[in-house]
Amino acid sequence: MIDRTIVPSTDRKRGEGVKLVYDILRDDILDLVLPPGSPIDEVQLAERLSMSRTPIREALVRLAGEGLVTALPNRSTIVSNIDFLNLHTFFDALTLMYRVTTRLAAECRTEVDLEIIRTRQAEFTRAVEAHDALAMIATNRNFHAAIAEAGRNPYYISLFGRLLDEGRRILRIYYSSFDDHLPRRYVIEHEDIIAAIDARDVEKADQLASAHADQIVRHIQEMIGRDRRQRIAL
Amino acid sequence: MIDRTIVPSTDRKRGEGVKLVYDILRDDILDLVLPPGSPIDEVQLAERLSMSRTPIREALVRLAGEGLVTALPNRSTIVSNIDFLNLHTFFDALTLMYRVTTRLAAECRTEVDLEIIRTRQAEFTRAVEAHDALAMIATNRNFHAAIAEAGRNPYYISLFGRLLDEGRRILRIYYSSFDDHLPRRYVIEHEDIIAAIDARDVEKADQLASAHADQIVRHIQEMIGRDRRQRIAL
DNA sequence: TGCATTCTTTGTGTCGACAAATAAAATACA
DNA sequence: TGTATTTTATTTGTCGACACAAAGAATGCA
Repeated sequence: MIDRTIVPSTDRKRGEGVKLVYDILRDDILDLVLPPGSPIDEVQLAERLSMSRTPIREALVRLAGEGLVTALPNRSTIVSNIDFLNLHTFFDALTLMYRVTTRLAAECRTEVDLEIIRTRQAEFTRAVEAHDALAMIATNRNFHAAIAEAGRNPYYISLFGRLLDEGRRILRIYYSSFDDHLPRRYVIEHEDIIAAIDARDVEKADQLASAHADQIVRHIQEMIGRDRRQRIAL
Repeated sequence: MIDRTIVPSTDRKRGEGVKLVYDILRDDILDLVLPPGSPIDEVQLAERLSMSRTPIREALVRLAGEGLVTALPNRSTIVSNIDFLNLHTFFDALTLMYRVTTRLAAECRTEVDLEIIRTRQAEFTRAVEAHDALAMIATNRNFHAAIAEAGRNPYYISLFGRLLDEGRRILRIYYSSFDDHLPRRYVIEHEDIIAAIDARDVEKADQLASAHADQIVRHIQEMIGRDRRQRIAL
């Protein structure tokens, strides 16, 4: 395993310890450096980061709240499994959040929002051109998160964030199978979505987000299973 | 303040302490026994429940993850405020979750699910007949949570639960203004929703849930402000 | 009297240590 | 030899204590 979590220098400011552990664990979980089912040893982590178990436990509790780890009582907490049997619930929720957040963005976006969204899209495009699958996954996530932010509904932002994270884990499993033409299609679809948001065309934004979601879901399902999403006629 | 959190007997089983604190705080927050902005003193709580600060901190971290409390760095954590300025985001998400969960319930419900839903509805009816506003708020929440459970989408269940909790706090503020005819209307609307779920009529369930949500939102807005929800044409 | 500075108080953030619980290893028994 | 029981080991859950940070009180100075 890549040991990019070497003991960082001592003397940390009060309150930064938790965030440090949280960020490290979160990244390792989402990048599958810590694959689902991996046990997380508190003492070991504490030693590696040269801190006590208290801040580590707090980070673990927070991660458990987001569903990224599962705490087994009196036994080591493990990285949460990906529930492949119920992936349709994930696809269903993801599609709905794609649509709702894009709609809201078309409704409320400011010029500043648009600028941020375009920046994220530029980063995504760069990752596609560089054929960097991992960067593509991460920048794609940030692009849609930025759209959600423009929609300004904290409930959707939070759920969508969780779903995008889970998607990052799932995509990470199949990142090697990313071929060229699909990502390029995504770039174009992103541009269309931006245009609809810019034009404040809510229905068009909805329709594009819906198609984009279908695209992604189909993409993932090509690699795994059958589409069992709820079909909502809009 | 009502001191219903008197020191419960000592010798607790290992691991039950956190759940105890969590449940007490959660209930007190949702019932507004602890109003928004109330500081939560860890030491004081620890003494009252005769336990150390560690399990209390864990409970607070979990509550913070759900947005029920806000942790101010190096200062006492406080009960989260209700964002009245952005209530429309709450109404928007609540309406969407009403619809989506009811749709899914109509699609996937088993006989056991229906039985549980009917039990919750009976409890709600009883609360209405007893003119017990607090019980009405709680049982109404449980009724809709049961429908979400029948839909079996963990993402919706979790977001909806959060929204219903927040709704419980908001309703609690105005519980004195609950008159007789509105709750009775709710009872009937609930019965209709159950019938649609029973008949597996997805579109009907959606339509009824939508109307029910509108009803509740209007009800709350009569007491506060103007409806600014996103209007999604279905 | 008004403002800046120092001191005190209050309460969190972190630590090291102990005890309970579970899993694994070792032992006893049929 | 296979199963049940005891022992050991590992790892969590909880505790009490200390140190740091911020808010408020007290003091000094103009």
